[in-house]
Amino acid sequence: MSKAKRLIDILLFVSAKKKFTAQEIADTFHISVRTVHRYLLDLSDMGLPIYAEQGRHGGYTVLSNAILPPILFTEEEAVAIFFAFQSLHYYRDLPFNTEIQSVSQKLYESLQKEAKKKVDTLQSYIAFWNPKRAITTPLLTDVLEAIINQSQLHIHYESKSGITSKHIQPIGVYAHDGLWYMPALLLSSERILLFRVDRIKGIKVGETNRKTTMNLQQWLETDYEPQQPIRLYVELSSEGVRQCLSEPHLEKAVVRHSDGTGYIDTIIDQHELHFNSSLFFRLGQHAIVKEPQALIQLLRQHAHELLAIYPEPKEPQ
Amino acid sequence: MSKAKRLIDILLFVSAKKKFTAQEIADTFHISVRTVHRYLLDLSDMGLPIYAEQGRHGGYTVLSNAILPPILFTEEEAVAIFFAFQSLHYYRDLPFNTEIQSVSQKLYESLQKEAKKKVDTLQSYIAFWNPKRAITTPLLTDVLEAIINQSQLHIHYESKSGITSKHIQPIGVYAHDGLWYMPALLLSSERILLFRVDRIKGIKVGETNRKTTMNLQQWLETDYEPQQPIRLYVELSSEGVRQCLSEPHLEKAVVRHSDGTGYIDTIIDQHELHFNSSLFFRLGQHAIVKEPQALIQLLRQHAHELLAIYPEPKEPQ
DNA sequence: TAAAACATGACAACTATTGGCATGATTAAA
DNA sequence: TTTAATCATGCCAATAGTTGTCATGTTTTA
Repeated sequence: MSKAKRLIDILLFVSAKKKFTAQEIADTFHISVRTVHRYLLDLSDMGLPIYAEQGRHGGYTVLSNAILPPILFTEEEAVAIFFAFQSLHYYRDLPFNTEIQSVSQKLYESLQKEAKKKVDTLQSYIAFWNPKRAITTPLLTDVLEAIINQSQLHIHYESKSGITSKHIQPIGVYAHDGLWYMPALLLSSERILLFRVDRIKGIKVGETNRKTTMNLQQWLETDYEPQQPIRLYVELSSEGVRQCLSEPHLEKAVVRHSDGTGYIDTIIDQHELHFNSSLFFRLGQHAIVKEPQALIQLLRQHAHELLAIYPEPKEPQ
Repeated sequence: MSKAKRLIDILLFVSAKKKFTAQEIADTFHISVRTVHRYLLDLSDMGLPIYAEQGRHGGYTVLSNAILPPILFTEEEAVAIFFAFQSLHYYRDLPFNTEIQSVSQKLYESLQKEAKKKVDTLQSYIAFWNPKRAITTPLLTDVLEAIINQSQLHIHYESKSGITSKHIQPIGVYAHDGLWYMPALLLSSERILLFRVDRIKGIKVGETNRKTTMNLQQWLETDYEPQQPIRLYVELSSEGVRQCLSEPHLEKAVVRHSDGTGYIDTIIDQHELHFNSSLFFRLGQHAIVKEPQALIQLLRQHAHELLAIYPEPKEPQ
């Protein structure tokens, strides 16, 4: 076997083992101890952070984490990695920050001048924006770790009714619009609730109970069966069509006439009425709600409420 | 110099040069032609996609793109790359798809069993969700490319008033909430407009005119000077505080009293009034607008409009 | 003090690499 | 058709690099 191959084998072996003596390596690879010393010197020269302790019970220790065998990337692949990193830019409190730094550095250094420029351009002209809120999520890393380990959690959670304690089994965690959400099984009641990770004020890791509920993908893709289904029928002007197509929860239900106008005809849950009323208030005459009556009444009621809050000025302007 | 180092040097040289003869390499690296043949055989064995054309004017050709020198990653760094890739999952029409595939494969294969499991878990339990709209952005890759090359563009753009042609200098492109936006300098009027990339129906690349306007970061970070500034003053219940803190454009202006209630006191642009009215409609009595009168009037007017659209039923229910 | 480890040097035996030369095959231009 | 330029491969001697053994240190701990 060539020296290079054997060096890599030893590199992988020692980086996995972290602590070892020269004799062990010699036995494992059937080479002499003298050669092991020479090899370790080579690896050290190649940048492996390794140090030796002298004396009885001494030995070598590798400082870095497990190392992968050398990988050849094309320039385009490197650029793709930078592109992906760019998408994390507008998040706060993410894990892997140091790793992303070190990967970026390693890649950038080995790029040629032209490709470096390409990466620079990409970073200046492409962004994955999300609201860079003042809100921090200091416990995000802990939550992620717990989820990867499938641990149960005891959390202190801030909700409308103040801070409460909950014992949960997280289903996963996802980012949306700059905030992190965690659907989790409430162990006291076997119901699934959605938590905002930034509102978790304290966390205690419990046992790793591989209670298989659903996974995150399933949860996200669930089309919730409306528990109190109700028909939503709305006539839209062409502007109404345009706007409703930009509403994720409605876009699938929009039907377009050839003249640009259209309508919505779908089944929603009673609970969503309130949320929708806000949209149709904004759209005004661009969206005429025909059904359900409850929604119409909600709009009307809201309108009355507003008029009560903001009464007509006594003297006309 | 060791053989390994020289092989890497040659690897980089030939992958950059793409087409070359053995003699060239021999001259460049001061080695014999015979050795060059042997080296190229080695590289070919190592997976470099290289082929030779026989005969006069023959030579070697490297098929792949430029290749980076072998890089050593730690396991954690590999996981970080997967984490970053995960963030692209809920986008459509992204560039670099093939590269992301190939990088993932290379990395995954070289991971050890335990780390593979970690990556699997990460992919099942962590998501960067955004509305996976039915909307496609087929021209995204072209737009990105044009932007990286700093090209001017002629586009066909679909707006409220139908499809129009525009000659623009893009400033950059960013994703927000699952859609891609492109601020660009309108060359006919020197104004900056914001385009939605999915509404671009056609594209023609113009000259590469490095007309330095602002870059994307600057554009995104610009706090627009309100052109028609107007004071916004709103009293909030504690629920109102909670909700307004989740509104990116207002959160910075929310002031909280010790009892949980609070208020907003800031300067906004006249143009944002309409947008805000939707929010304050929704909040109802949780947010009492005190200023400006224009907003109050807008809310009232909207309320009247709604009542006109949805008249009281003749017979009380 | 002895044992267990790393560190380093010298040297001979061994192995791999290299360059030179020869031979062949393929291709395109003269 | 011939010739020149190119890749492909084999052989071999010269050179360079690697390895194992032995020797000699040093450091640390039981």
